[in-house]
Amino acid sequence: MLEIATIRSQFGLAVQGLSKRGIKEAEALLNQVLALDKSRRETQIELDSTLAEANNKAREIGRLIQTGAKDQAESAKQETAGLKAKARSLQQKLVDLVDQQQQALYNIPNIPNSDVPNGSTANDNLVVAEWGEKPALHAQAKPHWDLIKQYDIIDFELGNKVSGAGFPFYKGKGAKLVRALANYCLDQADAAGYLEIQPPVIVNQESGTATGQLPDKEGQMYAISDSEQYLIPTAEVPITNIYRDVLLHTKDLPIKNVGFTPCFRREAGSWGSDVRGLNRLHQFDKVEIVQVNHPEHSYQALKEMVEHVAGLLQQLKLPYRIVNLCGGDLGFTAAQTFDFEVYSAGQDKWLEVSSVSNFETYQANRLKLRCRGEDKKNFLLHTLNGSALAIPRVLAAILENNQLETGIKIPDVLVQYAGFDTISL
RNA sequence: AGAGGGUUGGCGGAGUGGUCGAACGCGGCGGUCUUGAAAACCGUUGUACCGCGAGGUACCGGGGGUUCGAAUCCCUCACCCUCUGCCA
Repeated sequence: MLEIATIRSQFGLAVQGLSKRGIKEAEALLNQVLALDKSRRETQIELDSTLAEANNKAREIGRLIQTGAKDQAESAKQETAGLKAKARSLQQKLVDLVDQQQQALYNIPNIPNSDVPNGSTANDNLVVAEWGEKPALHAQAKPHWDLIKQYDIIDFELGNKVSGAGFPFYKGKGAKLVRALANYCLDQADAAGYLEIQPPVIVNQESGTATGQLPDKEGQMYAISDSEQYLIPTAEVPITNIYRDVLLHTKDLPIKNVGFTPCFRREAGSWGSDVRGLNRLHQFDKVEIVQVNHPEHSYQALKEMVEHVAGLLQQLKLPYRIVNLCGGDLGFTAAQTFDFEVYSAGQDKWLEVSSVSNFETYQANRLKLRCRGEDKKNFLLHTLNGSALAIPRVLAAILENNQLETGIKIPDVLVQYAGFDTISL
C-alpha cells in the first residue's frame, strides 16, 4: 500500500503514476485519501487532548483520595463523565476514519516506476530481450494436449472425474518430469544463494492482505469455508509474510528465499477456448524466489533475479523473450515486472512461465517490514519475487519443442533428475 | 482433546488498582580514567501516531470489559510449558 506521507509529499508523481495504469480518476481518488487523512489527524488531536484532560483528572482524584479528601474526590468523579463520553465517541470516529483510509489505500495500486512503458494492454508491453531459436518441428508435430494423451503422462479426464476441470493427474514419466523440474529449479536457486523454505499452503486473511492479494484478488483465491483462510495462489504469500511485523538490520540483507509449492487459482472468468491443457490450471506447481532488499539495491536485485530465470531457461534450451510490462498490464502491487514467455512450438504460442517483480515498499508498508538504519531510524524495505519457474507451462514447452516422430527428448540438464532421456511409446 | 502453569522493554527479571513507559541486572551507545585496552565510575538507551515546538496520546501476547484511574481485576482468543489422552 502506498504511504500516506508519499501521497502527501509527492502528490503529482502519484497521480501521474496511477494514470500510467489507466486510472482516470487518480487525482480525485488520492484527494479523497488526503481528505480522510486530514480529518483523521484533526480527530486524533481532539481525542488526544480529551484523553490528556481525563488523565489529569484521574491523577487529581488519586491525589485527593490519598490525602483523604473524599468529598472533593467524589465531586471530581462526576466531572469526568462528560470527558469519558466525549473520548468514547472520538475514539469511535477515529477508528472509523482510520478504517476508511485503510480501505481507500488498499484499493489503490502501486505506482509504476519510471522505466515502465506506457500502455493499457498486453499489446503495449515491451519486448526487451529474446533468446534462442524457434524449433523446426516435423510435419506431424502436435500441441502438448495431444502429446500427453499419446504418451499417457498427464490425464485431464481423470482429474475432471476426481476433482474438477484444471486439476490434472500427472502419471509415470509425466509425474517424474514435474519432480525433476522442481528439483532442478530448487538446486539452481540453492546454488544462487536462496534459502529453501517449505511454507504452509493455507494462509490467513492478514497474510493475503499484506502481500496484496486481498482485497484486490479475493475472487481469484480458493477460500476455506468457516475459517477465513485461503489456499495460496503462489508461495510469495506465505514466504513474504514471514517478514510481516519484522524489524531487520542492514546486516541481514539481502534475504533470499526459495519455495516450492502447489499454487491454487480459481481463474474466474479467464477460461476460454485458447486456454487448453497445461496452459492454465487451477492447481499447479511453482518454484518461487523471494527477496527482501535495501531500497538502494532492489533494482540490482531485480536484475539478478531476471538473469537467474534467464539462466534456467537457457539451460533447458527453451527459446524465450523477456517482456517489460506496461502500466496497464502491471499487477496491482508491482512497481515493475518482467515477464518471461517461452515459445511453445506445438501450439505456436508464447507461454508466460515467469513473472519477476519489484514491489518496492508497497508490500513492505502493509507488512510493516522495516529495517533499522545506521542512524537508528527505521525505514521500509523493498520486496521482490519471481517464478523460477512455473512448472506446467515449462513442461508444455519442453514436450512440444522437443518432440520427434519417435518420441520426446528430455533436456540434458533434466536427465539426471528424471532418470530417463526420452519419452516414447 | 482435557487439567494446571505461563506470556512484561534487545535479553534476563521485578511489579496484583493511582505519581509505572515500567525497579534492578545484562547488553548497547557516549564520557571520565589509560600510551592503548580491560576494569571501575558517570550519563544515556523502546515503538508508533499527532504537533512548528514545548509537549501530548497509545502500547506490558491480541481483542473486549469493569473503574475517576488497569501491566495489575473480569471475559475471550492466540501461543508456550507440564501432566493425561489421541493421531500421520
